[in-house]
Amino acid sequence: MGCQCDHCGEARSMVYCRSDAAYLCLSCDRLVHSANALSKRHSRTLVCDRCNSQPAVIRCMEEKVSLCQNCDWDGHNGSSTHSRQTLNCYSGCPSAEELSSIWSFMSESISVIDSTCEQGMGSMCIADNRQGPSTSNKNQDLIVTSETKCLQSENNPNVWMGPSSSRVGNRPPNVVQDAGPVTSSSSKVNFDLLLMKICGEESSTGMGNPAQPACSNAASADSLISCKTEPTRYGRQHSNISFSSLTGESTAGDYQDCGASSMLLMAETPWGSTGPDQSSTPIGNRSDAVLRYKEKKKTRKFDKRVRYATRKERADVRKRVKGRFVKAGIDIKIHEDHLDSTYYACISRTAEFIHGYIMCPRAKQGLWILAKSYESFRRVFVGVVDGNSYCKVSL
DNA sequence: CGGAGCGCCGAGACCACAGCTGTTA
DNA sequence: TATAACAGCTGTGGTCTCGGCGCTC
Repeated sequence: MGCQCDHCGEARSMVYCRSDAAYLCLSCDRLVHSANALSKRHSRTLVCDRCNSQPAVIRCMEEKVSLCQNCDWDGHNGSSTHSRQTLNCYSGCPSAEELSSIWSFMSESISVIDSTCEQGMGSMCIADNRQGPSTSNKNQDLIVTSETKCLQSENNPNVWMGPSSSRVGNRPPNVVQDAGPVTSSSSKVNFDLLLMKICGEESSTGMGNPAQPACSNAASADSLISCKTEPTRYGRQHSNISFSSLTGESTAGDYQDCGASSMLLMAETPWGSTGPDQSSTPIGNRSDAVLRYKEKKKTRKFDKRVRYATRKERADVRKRVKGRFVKAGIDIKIHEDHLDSTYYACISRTAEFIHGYIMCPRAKQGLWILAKSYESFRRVFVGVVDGNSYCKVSL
């Protein structure tokens, strides 16, 4: 998985787009994500050169490979002195130069990839020079976010010589491999992924696409609750890895759910504001926060789980009057093809045709209908045939 | 300041019925 | 002991009802 480009199917995939759940070569990446403004927002990252399935977060400058955290750990065993560069995810339609500016090794990679890309857009560097964003609007077209700040050293934010003291013996769980921007709305799904990763449930629920990167924004309330009592195999609790990824979109409701004091949540601190936009109108911010909290609370679904999907399907289509279920109208389907010159009708899904009779197996619904001819059938149900082989009667 | 009236909101009830579960023959 | 038949229970969603709460007069 992840070797061939999902779009052209020919070139080797280099980029993983989480929004599209697609592995793309660089040409197709640019082609696909230049389609419209929405697609430009998709956050992409390089694919691990070793497993070809996880988003790469580290570039080993010595081996010249991009690695996910698992492969980085396996390959370097947490003790390598290889020079490594953290990999940022990006969005927009970066040109080859811009990619090179993001990833210094990219220039050499592009030259290799160019020979394999056969799409109409061809190599990125050619098309980019002509159509790429100008320097004036470069920032609008290219957004680069760093998701691996925890691995960056202070002196050089992009290169670090592992292992750091805090990292030795603390293998980063693979669940922190995230390549996308954090949104609070997706936290539940992310938590499911998190659980699958932890418990080793690979695709038992259909969501276990191993290629789907788990998300670091598992710092949602759900994940926090779960992580309280579930230490990892490396002796750290998951809350350590995810708590730092709380974003500005998190609202008071999130915190309340995880048991934190609501005093913290309203961004009210007795010693003053902590953020730049809290200095002007703290009361307004509070009311805004309350409004956001209420709005989110209104739209939230409290772990409503449907245990029986079949019952839900039936309930969805069942007739109601003022919200209450009502007895289903007797819909009779007249089969105009006859059997031994006997017309018959089907009543309900469970009806059976037995020796020229229509029989409903349940006694409460039991109806026997016999018509020796279509005319006699119509006499039984006077004026109910609508001419389209369906009729509705009240018995 | 306390009570009445009003609106808003959340919890629970209600409905039919397929399917499950437990009991009995 | 195994099987079939039967009765009772469960759960499903949209709407309504009711009680609690806050606000205004």
